[in-house]
Parts: sequence; C-alpha cells; structure tokens
Amino acid sequence: MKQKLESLLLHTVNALKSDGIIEHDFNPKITIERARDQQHGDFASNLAMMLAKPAKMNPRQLAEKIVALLPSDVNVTKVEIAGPGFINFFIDPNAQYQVITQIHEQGEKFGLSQVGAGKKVQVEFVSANPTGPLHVGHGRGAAYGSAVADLLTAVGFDVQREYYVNDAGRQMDILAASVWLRYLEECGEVLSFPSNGYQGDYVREIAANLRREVHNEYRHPISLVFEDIPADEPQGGDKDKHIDGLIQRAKTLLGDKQYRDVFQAGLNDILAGIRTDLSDFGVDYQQWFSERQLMDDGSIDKALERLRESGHLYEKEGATWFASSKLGDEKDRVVVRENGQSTYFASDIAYHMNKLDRGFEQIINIWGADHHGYIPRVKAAMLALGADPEKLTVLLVQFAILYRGDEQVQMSTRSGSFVTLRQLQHEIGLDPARFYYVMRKAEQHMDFDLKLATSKSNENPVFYVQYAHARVCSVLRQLSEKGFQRDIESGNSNLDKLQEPQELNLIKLLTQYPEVIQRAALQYEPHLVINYLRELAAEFHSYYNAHQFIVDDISVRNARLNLIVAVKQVLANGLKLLRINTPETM
RNA sequence: GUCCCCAUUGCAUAACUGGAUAAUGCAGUCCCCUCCUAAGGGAUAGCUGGCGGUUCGAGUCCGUCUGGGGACGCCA
Repeated sequence: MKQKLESLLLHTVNALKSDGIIEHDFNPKITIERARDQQHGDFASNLAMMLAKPAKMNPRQLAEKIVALLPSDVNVTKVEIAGPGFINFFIDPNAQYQVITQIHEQGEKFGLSQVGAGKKVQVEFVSANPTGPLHVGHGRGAAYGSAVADLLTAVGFDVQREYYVNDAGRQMDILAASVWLRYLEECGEVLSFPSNGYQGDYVREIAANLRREVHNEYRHPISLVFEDIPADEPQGGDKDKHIDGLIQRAKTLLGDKQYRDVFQAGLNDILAGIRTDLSDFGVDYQQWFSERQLMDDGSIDKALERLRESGHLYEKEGATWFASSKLGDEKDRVVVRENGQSTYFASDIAYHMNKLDRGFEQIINIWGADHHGYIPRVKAAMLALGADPEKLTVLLVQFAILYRGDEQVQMSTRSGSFVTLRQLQHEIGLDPARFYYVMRKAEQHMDFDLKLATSKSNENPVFYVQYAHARVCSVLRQLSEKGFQRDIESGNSNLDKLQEPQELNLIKLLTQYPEVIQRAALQYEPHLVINYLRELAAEFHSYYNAHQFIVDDISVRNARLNLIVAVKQVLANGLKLLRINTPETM
C-alpha cells in the first residue's frame, strides 16, 4: 500500500514538472508515513511542504494542486489536506481485510522480505575474551547481536555471525599462569595467589581437571617458582611486574610444550563453556575466528606490510607506529612494540582486512560502549587498506545495570565476583532474559531488574505478550470442546463482518507488521519489534475483553476466528524472530 | 585537562530519524468476574534540564550552560 501511494505521488511530481511548477531536475524524496492520529487517515505525506520552497508556493495551495493531479485509486477512499499542508490518505477498510487471508497463506513467512537482496553481511558480536565465563554484561550484546542478525536475515540479507576469539595476548598468558598456580595448589603446594591473576573458582576447576590428566608431572617446588619474582602489590610491589614475572617463570620451568598444554587447558575449557552458554541462550554462530590464527598464518605481517607499502607506518623509539592521526584518529597508534610483539590493534587491522577479503559488503561490529574510542582507529585502518570505511558499522551497546529489587548488583570480572549469563538464565528464565535485553534501545543505559523479570504478573511485559498468544490457543481449544468446527473459507468470505473498533485496529496493526520488521532490521533496532508486539497484544486483550469470539452467528464467528488466528500467527512470528517461546498455555 | 555518549511525568522507557494534540507500562485515584485463564479490561491526572539559534514546523539539528556515564596505555 505504501509503495502504491508512493508511485501515485511520483506520478504527480512528474505532472508538476511538466506543468513547469517545479524544475525538471529537482527530485524530492517522497516520504509516506503512517499517520499517528486516526483523524489523519491511514497514511500521510509531507510532499507539499517539501516542495513549497522550490515551487515558490505556499504549502496548502500546492497541496491542493497535488491532490488535483493525483490519479485515483480504488483503495483510496478519501484524500484530505490538513494542518500546515499534509496530504492525508484514507484507505478503504475492505482493502485491509485481505491481510488476514494473506497471513493465513504465508504463515511463518508473513513479514519476511527481500529488501536485503542477498547482500553479504557479517555481524560480529560478544567476542568476549576467553578468560572467564560470560556474565550478564555480555548477555545484552549476545541478545542484541543475535536479534540484529536474525532481523537482517528476515529481510533478505545473507548474514554470517561471527565470534572473534582473543586467544592470544597477555590476558591469556595471565590466565595460563593462574591455571598453573591453582594446579600447583591442587598438588599440595601453598602459595599466595597473585592479586592480578584470575581469581574465579572456574580456574580451580580447570586446574583440577588438568591434574587428573597430567598428575604431578607439571609440578615444580614453590620456592623455585617464586624465586626472584618481583613483589606483588599488597606487599608493596607492582602487580603487573609480579604477574609478568610469573608468566615468564612458567614458560621457562614448563618449557614450550607443557606451557602450551596449560594454556590450552584454560582456553579450551572456557571457550567450550562460552559456546554452550551462548547456545543455551539461543545464540549461534557460523564461525569462531581465532586471533592466534591471524598470527600463525602470517596475516598480521601481511597486513602490516600492506600498510608499510602505502606509507602509513613509521618507526619511532624502537616501535612501529600506524599514522592513524592523518586518517581521522586522535593520534598515531603503536602496532609493533619495542619488544617486537604486535599489539592488539595490529591483530584488529589484520582481522578487518580478512573480513574485507572474505567479500562482505557490510561489516557490523557490536561492541561494548567502552570501546567507542576505538572506532576512529579501525576506520582509519580500513581507509589505509584502501577500503571504504562506510562498509563498517559499529553498534555500541551500553552496559546494563543489574538490580535485584532496589539493590544494585555489583560486578567485577577479575576478582571473580559476577553474575554469569548462565546464572541469570537459571534465575529468571530464557524468555524474560532475552526479552528484557532487547526491549531497550542498545545505546541507552538500562536498568535490569531481576525481580521484575521473574514476576509472573501484568507488570511483566514478556508474560503479557506470551499470554495473548496462549489466549488465542485457549479459544481454539474451547471451540472444539464446545463441538464447533472452524471454517476458514467461511471466515474469509465474511471478513467484512469485522467492523468493531478493536477489530479494525487489530487489522491495521497486522498490516504494519512487515514494515516494522523492515525498519527494525535496517535501523538495527530490535526493540521496535518488542514495542510492536506489546501493542498488538494490548489491542488483542482489549478485544478479548470486549467481545466474545465463539458466537452463534456462524459467519461472524468464523471471521473473528480468522482474525485472532492471524493475530496469533503474527505474535508467533515476532516472538520466534526474537527466539522467545510461544506457549500454548500459561 | 581533551574527546565521546546520555538527559522526556514519581519510576522505567517510546516517539516511524525534522512532522500534526509527545506515547506505553509500572506506581496513584476510580471502576469491571452469572462471560472463551482477572497472568485480563475500562476510566482519570501528570512529562521534553536551563538559555539562545536554524525553519513553515524542534524531544529530534546547531551553539552554550548545568547535571550523570564513558574513553583517552608499546592493556585486552
């Protein structure tokens, strides 16, 4: 319908051109909107106001001219000029009834589209360091990222989901050292655990598993392990020097192979946990991309070589720098340290080059809001690699502040005190968790109240929407209990019996569903889907309360049943898209 | 100190990206079960941080001030 009106308006614009009212080379953007207010009809266009200036006419006069030139259409019952010069379109309600049969025909496919035209898009999200289990902070990125990916798929993009595994670098070495020290404790050694190590209990479990495999083979006397290691911070030393010393010691005492085993034990265990946590949370990936692979296969060297050739690298103070300040970044960044090790940023340059080489037309990175300072340098890297930085979209997700009632829940990864995603799911359930995460705009700070999310009452929007779905199911059960049969054909031919205000509202809402999906996808805003579902559910509950569906009049009954089954279908489509369950009973 | 983000009713958030009378849920007040689950429905009151600017039109864009959060390592 929207497209139809658009073409009608385009037609009039051309007519205005040939009348010499506006210039031939002027091509206004034709915008059609859903009217907010019922009094303003179904659709509205601001075309006259847009053209007022170039046409040198006042908007209302121009609007009249446009309306006069507008070709007629069977479905448009009335065209009005209102306010400062809006053109309002009133659509024949009978034309809208067909959405119900359309929903019945298309079923699960209703709402899907092909605007993405098979464009290759990559969505990279979560990508938390594998140094510990996922916590509730990652949950929002997981829920948001997977919803964005699912939405893009729904509108016809070819979507690839990816998790970037930071399995290299100092943090991983710290983890390996932490595992080894806990292992030594398992062997019976007594030591004071470094303040900068990973203190969570999961490290002890990994260490215990390691010991079951290798027994005491990797054991070394504690006096040797801590010999000449700089003091830890609580003892008045430097916690970084302390832990770095221990990492070095682990490498020398264990040797390459054994150190690798310890390292790998930590990585494998944690990564496996992250995978199952995400998969249980309804999040899946096509690829887990390893940072270490980039190092091992020479990708980083290759990327740096490319930057060097194009003159974007220089040496200073023994390190290699990327001249990103010439490409929009605040300052230049180190890519190879004085000690010869490449930085995390160097990996990221290589990673993005790799993404480009894989042929993605759009690259979407979903990052925590604390990484926003990172965007200019990555865009600079893309420019330097000769790519269009517009191909990269970085979506920032704000942290969620967790509450239990009025109490704020404090968290810190390093100290090991945090609520894991798994605990959250266990405490409040999968559906509320996903629903709550996605309910808010991603860049908004969010208060996440655990108490509210678990409450099974009307305060809880998840249950509200699911209940609408269950209610339709319940009506259908009642129908057969009362010995009635649904006659879909009869319902379809009697849709014009649906004249109650709630019925017309519901039908209007149903016609909007595909537009909502499209907008939510293109704007990366899944919360629009949630808002829509809440609205649809509210209208349905209102209808339910005002009217009986199972009435004696066969034609009205079947028409109403077709309507509510269509509502059920759309609720299910929306919920499934967000990977939220659609219960038949509550 | 420099830079970025945020500010909407008592609370939590919307507002089709510049459109018409700013919406929704809680909480408040009042009402509705001889009726397909009241886990529901109906009614009622209340909001764009301050000051300028851009324009036919501003919660939305620009400037400035105030108040909150974050980023500024050869960390990841």
